[in-house]
Amino acid sequence: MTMPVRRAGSDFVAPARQEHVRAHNLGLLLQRIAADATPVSRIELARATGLARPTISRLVDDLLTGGLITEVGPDRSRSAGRPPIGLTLSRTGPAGLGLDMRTGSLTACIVDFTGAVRHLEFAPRTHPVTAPEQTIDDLAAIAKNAIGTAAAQGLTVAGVTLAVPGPVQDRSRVRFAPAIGWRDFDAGARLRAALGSDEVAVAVDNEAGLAALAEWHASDRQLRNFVCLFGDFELGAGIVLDGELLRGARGWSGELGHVTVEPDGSTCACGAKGCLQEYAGLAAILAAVPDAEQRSGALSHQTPAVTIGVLADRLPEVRAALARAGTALGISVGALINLIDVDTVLLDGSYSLLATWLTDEIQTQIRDRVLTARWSPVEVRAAPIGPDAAVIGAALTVVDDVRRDPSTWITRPRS
Amino acid sequence: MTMPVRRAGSDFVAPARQEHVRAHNLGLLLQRIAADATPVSRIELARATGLARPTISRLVDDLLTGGLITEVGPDRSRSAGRPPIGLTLSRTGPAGLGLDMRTGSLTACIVDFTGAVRHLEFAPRTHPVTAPEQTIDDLAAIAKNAIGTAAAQGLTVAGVTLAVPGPVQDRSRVRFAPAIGWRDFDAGARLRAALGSDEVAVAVDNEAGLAALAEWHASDRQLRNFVCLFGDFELGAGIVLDGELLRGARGWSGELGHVTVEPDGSTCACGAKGCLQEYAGLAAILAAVPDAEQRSGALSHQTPAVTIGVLADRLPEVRAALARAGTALGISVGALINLIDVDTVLLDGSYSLLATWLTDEIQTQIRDRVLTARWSPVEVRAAPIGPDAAVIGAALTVVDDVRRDPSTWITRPRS
DNA sequence: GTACTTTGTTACAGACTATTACTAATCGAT
DNA sequence: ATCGATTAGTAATAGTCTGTAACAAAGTAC
Repeated sequence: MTMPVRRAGSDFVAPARQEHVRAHNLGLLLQRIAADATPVSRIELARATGLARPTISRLVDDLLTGGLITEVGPDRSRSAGRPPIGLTLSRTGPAGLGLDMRTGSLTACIVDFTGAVRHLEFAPRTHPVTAPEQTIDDLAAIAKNAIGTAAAQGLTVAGVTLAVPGPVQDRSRVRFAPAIGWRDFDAGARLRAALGSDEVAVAVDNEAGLAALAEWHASDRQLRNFVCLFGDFELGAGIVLDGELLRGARGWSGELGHVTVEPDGSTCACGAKGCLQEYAGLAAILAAVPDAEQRSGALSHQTPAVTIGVLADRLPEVRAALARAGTALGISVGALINLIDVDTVLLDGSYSLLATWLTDEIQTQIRDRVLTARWSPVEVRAAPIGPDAAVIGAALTVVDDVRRDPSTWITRPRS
Repeated sequence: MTMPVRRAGSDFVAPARQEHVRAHNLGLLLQRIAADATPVSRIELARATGLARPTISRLVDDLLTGGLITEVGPDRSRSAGRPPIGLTLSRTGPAGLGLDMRTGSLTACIVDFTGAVRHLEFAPRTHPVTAPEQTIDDLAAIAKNAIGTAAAQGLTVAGVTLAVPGPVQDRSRVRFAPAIGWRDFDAGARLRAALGSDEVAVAVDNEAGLAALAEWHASDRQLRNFVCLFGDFELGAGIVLDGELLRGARGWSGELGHVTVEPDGSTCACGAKGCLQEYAGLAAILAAVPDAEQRSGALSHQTPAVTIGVLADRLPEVRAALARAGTALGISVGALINLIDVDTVLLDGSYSLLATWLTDEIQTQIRDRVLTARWSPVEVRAAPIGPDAAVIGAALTVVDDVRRDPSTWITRPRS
């Protein structure tokens, strides 16, 4: 049994101290309490974790005084003996704030410590998508407002995470986001400066990975190995292996949209030929919608994915474009599964709204092209959350960090 | 700082006890001692790990009595003060035995605790490649002989690992190996039975991952994120992220050979169309060699890769086939890097012998197709070890397991 | 009300590491 | 050659964890 205590991004492996045992066990308990929807008693925790009952009591005391969990009155409906005291995550524990930008709007989301969404807000854009500084400043204004709203509900925001459609370095610098034209922009630094306060931790991350985190929580952490396809005009994949987000060497894994489907296909915005983006990106599918339809009436106020969904029922050329997209997605996701071996594919973001027209084609390609698919089938389905998954996931990262290592949040009083 | 104590393949997260602190620190020390080629003193370990000097002394005592490390006489060439006592890995510590099968031969390899290859043996095949039972029995005979050879050198073999060209379940059952026609055969069980003894741990693993492990050791664990292309008639990829082999949900990641290159390409042995295998597999390249050359003379006794290498200098059609292979490899590896983000590509196995004709094409495709390649270049080069990497890696897994968690090997006497 | 049963806590022992003070072994100047 | 300076390694003891065993608390069943 190993105990790798690593600092991310460094080959420095830290020594273990006794306090790390406690830190680990605190996290273990908290994860366990979070896992069950119903309150858990100390003795159930002891049985589930294998720790001794007195140890559980001591750890639980720390979590209680730290405000991370709450006792719920004794449950009297048992058979004999002293009734157990239930423990649940505290609704007033540290909350997370997620930020997100879409083609038409800026989004903020507040999630409390139980993982429940307490606030979800859409603000219209006042600047073009291609203006990074102004966009971040607007987001910071929304964030400040959201933090106020949270305070009014008795919540303390412990951190802010911004979702971005492209690879992010060191959870701060946006390297390249073709869909919005950002290139090498330190969104984290700008956001930190705009927020002013040093109270909250600021992070920036790829939206697909964040969406995967949200869907993982939505599944009550039952999904352990899956890939989450997220995006609208930029397609990315959030890969979760053994309950852990796969970040890659430098943090920019999951660029599914730029996997080659046809080596000699059309040229993508990234410069390469035949990227998945060119077949399954929202822009590629929209290109099949006749101009007359695009300009006409009520649909133009909907998001592109909804427009496509409505038109697919009516126009065969839209259905054909969706079939092409599905095939291309299937080929690329097949490559991903051959390489990384996950057992579930979630269609998220805009693709969750188009799942009806996509799943069959993707399923077929996977069945044909994945070596191991014949004896271990891969499940393909729409993600339960959908387009809001990235903001929610962004907010959840904050909560998740505290849950994984509560010792950083709890400042235990010395006796 | 988290301390994830997990059992692989299960969502059970174990509680931490004090003994795990020691186990972790023992591993930490051993890794540190292994990292430096020159002997390390206790005080250097203290500085490097951050542990207190007395703690180091106690841990080192355990490693010494466990026979994992050795003291080398004081180094007198220092300036002032008591000279430090050097510590190195013990050459007589637990050794590993690797087994491997190739088209023409069966291979065994013994590696001592320092990672040095002490024995490498090639035996001709006496049965067709497609006969799993006989092949395993032959390998067991070779293994027994090798264990004897090791004993004669004063080495104790702690475990045996068999390298297999295909996905392996639970480190024992071969699910599907197209190149040799094996399907759903529990090689681990057969090998355990044939070896008789319960003394040695038996494991079966994918050859590409094992090769990656060997190359990782050969780089003195300097490579932290890379992919290792390995194979001859079956191509696989061993993916290492942050110094850890990526195994995937069920253990069968890295099936690069069956990633789609041309959606409508020729049909592969696996049933799919346009697999990389069909362009870059050794069989595909060999198909370009004229029949006359294949039958003629001295070359036929060489391995296929050597044959191709020799003919490439003479025949343009062979060079063309290699160029095609390189392009296809570049496209597939590009997909891998877009998805997983590694910074180095090693051409191993047969491909290490053909690197001269492949690297440029692969490099070009990666530069064109990987989104992040423009600001963070990917290195492509021949792997230092080559075709023997899988057997050596197989033997190294045994040593590596003990090195990562020496506490299981050391049975510390109670005071 | 008494016995029984189950939950949670207190008191003390065992297993670690850190701190502090010590011993060991060498160099260099006198 | 001897004494100090310097560096390496080791006891002795304290602090921080968890585990074990005994105990207190709070119910049900009769």
